[in-house]
Amino acid sequence: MSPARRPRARRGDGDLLRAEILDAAGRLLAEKGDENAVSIRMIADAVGVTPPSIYLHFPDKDTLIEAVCEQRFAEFDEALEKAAASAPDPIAALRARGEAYVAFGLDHPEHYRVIFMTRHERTMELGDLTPDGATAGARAFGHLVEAVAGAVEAGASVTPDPLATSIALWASFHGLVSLLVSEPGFPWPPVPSLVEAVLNLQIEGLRPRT
Amino acid sequence: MSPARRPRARRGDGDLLRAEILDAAGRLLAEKGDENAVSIRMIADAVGVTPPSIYLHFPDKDTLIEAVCEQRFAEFDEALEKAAASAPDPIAALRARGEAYVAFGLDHPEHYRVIFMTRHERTMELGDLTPDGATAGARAFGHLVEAVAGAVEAGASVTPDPLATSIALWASFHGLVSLLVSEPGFPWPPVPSLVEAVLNLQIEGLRPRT
DNA sequence: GCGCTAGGTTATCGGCGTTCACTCAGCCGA
DNA sequence: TCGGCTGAGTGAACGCCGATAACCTAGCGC
Repeated sequence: MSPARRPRARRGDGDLLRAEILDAAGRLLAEKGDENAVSIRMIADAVGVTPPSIYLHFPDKDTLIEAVCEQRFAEFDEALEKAAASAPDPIAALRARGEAYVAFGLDHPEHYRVIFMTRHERTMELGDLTPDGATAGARAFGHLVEAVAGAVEAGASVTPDPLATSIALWASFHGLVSLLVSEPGFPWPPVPSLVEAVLNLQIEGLRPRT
Repeated sequence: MSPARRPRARRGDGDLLRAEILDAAGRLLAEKGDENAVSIRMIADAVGVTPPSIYLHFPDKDTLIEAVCEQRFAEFDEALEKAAASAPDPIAALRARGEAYVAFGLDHPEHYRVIFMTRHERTMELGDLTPDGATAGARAFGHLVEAVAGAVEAGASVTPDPLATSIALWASFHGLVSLLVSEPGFPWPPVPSLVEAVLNLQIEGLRPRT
C-alpha cells in the first residue's frame, strides 16, 4: 500500500515535508470524513515517511488537524469575502455571505466539523476579532462584524449592535449547516429553501422598512 | 483503582448489568466531557466487571453511547414539554421551549454533543416525527411541530408552514448552543442576552402584529 | 576528508475496541 | 439427590492507535 518512500529533503528544505503532511492530512480528512478515521500512520504513509517524522513538524495530532483546518478556514474567509464583494448593496452582501457560508460547510463537511463543531480551548478577546486578526477565524468574524456594521449604517433598522447581530447571524447559519451535516438522514426540505428561510428571517428583518 | 468486583447477577437478572453500564457510561461521559475520553475499559471498571462483559449487552461502543444519549434525549423532551406546559399562551410556550432547550444544552454539553453534533447515519421519514414516535428524537421534534402549529393557529402571522418554521427555530437555538459549547473561549456576551436575542428574532416575529 | 547537524528511522510503550475460547454458578428434570 | 444445560461473566490475545526515546546517516561547511 505504501507508495515509494519519499527521498530525504535537502539541507534547508525541512519545511517541504511540513507542507506535504498538511496536504495529505487535508485530503485524507476530506476523504474519510471523520477526524478519528485519519491516523498519524496513514498520513505518514501517504507522504512516504515514517510516523515519528510527523512529530518533527507538529507537536501532536490535534495541532496537525488544527493546522489543516486553519488553512481551510482562511479559504472559507476568502470565499465569503469574494461572495460579498460582488453584491450590489450591504444587505445583499449579507445574503451572499450567508449563501457562501452554507455552501462552504456542505462542500467541506469534515473540515467544517473540525473548525466549528469540535471543542476548542483557545481563548480570544474582542480586540482580536478584526479583519486583520492573527487567525483566520478572527479575520472571518471581523469581516462579518464589518459587514453587519455596513448594513446598519446603510439603514438596516434593527438593533444597532453589530456584535450581537453578527452572533445571531452566525448562530443561525451555523445551526443550519451543523444540523444538515450531522443528521443527513433527517427528512430535510430542499437545502436552498432552508437557506432562503433563514436568510429571510434573519436578513430581511434588517432591511429598512419602507 | 478498581472498586470491589461486582457480584455475579442471579439467573434472570442479566439486564441489571445493562442498566448499571448505562448509568456508569452516562456519568463518565458527563465527567470526562469527551466521548473519546470514555473507554469501554473505564466503564467496565466503574461497574466492577471486565471489558468483554459490556459486549454481552451492547454490540459496540457506539451503540452504548447512543443508548446513553437516547435516555438523555428523552429527559430533554420531557424538560421542554414541562417548560411549555406552564406558559400562558402558545407563543409564550415557544419562548419557554427555547429557553429550556438552551438550558439543557448548557447543562449537559457532552450529551448534547453526542445527540446533536455527531454524525448519525440513521434515516427517518416525516411520518415518524410525531409526539408518539419511536425514538425520543422523533417525539421531541413532533412536539415542536405541534407547538409551532399551535402558535400559527393562535394567530402567529408568519409563513404558516409549521415544518419549515420548526426547522428554522431548531436551527437557531441549536446554532447558539452548539457554538457556546464548542467555543467556550470566544468572548461571548452574557448567555441570557444571547438567548433573548434569538428569541426575539425568531419568535417575536411570529407574534400577531397589532 | 572530517565532523556536525538537519532530517529522518527503528523499536517500543501503554492504551484502545473487539473477539475467541473458556469457566463457573445455579436452576431444572429425572 | 444429582447430572447437565445455560446464563453470566473471565482471561488472553489481536491489530490498531498516538506518542517517545534512542539511534542513524546524507550532505554541507571548513
